[in-house]
Amino acid sequence: MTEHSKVIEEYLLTLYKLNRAGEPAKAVTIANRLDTSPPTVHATILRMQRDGLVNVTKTKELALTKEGQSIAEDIAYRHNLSEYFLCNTLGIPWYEVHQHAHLLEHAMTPMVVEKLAEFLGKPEFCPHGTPMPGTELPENTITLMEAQPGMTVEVAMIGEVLEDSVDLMKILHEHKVMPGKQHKVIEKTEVMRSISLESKEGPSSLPFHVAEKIFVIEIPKDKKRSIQP
Amino acid sequence: MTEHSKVIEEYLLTLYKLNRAGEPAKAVTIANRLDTSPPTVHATILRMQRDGLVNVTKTKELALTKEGQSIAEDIAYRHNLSEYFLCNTLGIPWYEVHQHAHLLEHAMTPMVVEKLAEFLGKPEFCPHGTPMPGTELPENTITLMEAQPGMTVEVAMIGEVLEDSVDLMKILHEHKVMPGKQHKVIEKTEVMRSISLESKEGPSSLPFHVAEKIFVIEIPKDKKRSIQP
DNA sequence: CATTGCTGTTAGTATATGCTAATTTCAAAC
DNA sequence: GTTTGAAATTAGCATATACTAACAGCAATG
Repeated sequence: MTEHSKVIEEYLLTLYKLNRAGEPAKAVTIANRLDTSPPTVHATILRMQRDGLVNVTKTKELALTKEGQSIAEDIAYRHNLSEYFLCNTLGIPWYEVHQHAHLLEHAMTPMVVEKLAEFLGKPEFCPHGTPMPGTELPENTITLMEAQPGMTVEVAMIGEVLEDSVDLMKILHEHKVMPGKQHKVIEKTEVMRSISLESKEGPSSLPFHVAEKIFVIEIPKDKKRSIQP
Repeated sequence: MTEHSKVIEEYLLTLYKLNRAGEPAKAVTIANRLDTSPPTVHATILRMQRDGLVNVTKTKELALTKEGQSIAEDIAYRHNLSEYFLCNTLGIPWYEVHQHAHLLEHAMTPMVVEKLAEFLGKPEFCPHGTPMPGTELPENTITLMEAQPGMTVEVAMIGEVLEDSVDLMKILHEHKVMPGKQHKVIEKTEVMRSISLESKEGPSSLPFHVAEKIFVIEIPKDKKRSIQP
């Protein structure tokens, strides 16, 4: 498990996140996510193959090797741990920790990771609700898209793709669409391609493509707001 | 004040430390400190000149420009702040924080620096006693080499060059040669080229080349161990 | 003054990372 | 089945960072 460059770590983490989101891991996707030209991605993936980090299937899907997976989990852990620290210890707003953690995740030695985890009490979720590698979201988690009008749901996780846009995150924050908060689903409008919600803080409306990336848990009527008023 | 690569940041920090230690800043010195070949250093310095970070004098001395100095101070601050955090918050031994901070120093956004400094209470010295840029050691600080037999001294700072050797640092730790600790100077032996000390923890002996890099403050007889028993 | 030796510099390479432009490949759509 | 369009790939290039080998410059030393 040699040390890898920042660039390689980025690619590994991207592949890991695509896997977890159930999205096909192709070279183009990486190119889009990392805002890099396809030829550059191509060349980099060749090096990663050479170094035993990924395999390319006949259908051009990128699959992490055992080693690649292991390193990717490590990076994801460092990322989530950093976010937790920045948010809960330093008090940086949850909607902007991602960008700062993005740098830190590549600069932590194993000892720092260990000691930081201890200091933070071994958290299992980052401030966006993303579980640390090895931890899972509850079984009954659905996306906001799947929630039906009338349901009251508690936000469990803001999908990682959304974290890249601070502007969007800030809006979610303003409407309190954040882990632990409850919202009632009012309606899903096909025409507007958006879902309207209602919470203590007021109404809000989220476009489908955002709702698809927000994970929630249905709260039975009788338990509404018992935990997070 | 554009962002610079890790390599450039390393060079800037090295020049900054050489300046502060009063040592001549030549290309060879960087080559030795960073364990890099002279041609590589040469090429890198050309780029730094091109980018307005250093000037080269007729005597081949490297001088930081205003901008270079400013960035270097920033890096030094991030380094020292990281060390303080790793030592005082995470509990990583003071003698090995340097290597971990070495990575972190290049991965902190201004916001992280600001929030971390607040969280730590704006410390003015790192665990090795190095003052943050803008802070100075007391006027009456001398090197252990300059201390005379019979004097009782309190360690103020372990010179940064020494930090690179964890083995050496560990020995200093075992003999409690660390900031805040008092030692009595027993003798300076020219033949052995070493200085012998005596403290509560027992006797120790330091070679001249190490003693030169340890900064201390003389403690008047009547104040001995009044602060740090 | 000539030699020695450190320092700096040039030449020649190599690798990782990035780009644009052009071409190939292949599956999906007509 | 041929066309079409996205994805992959190749070609050609640029920059930062590294190296070794060879050479130049200059100061200290004999």
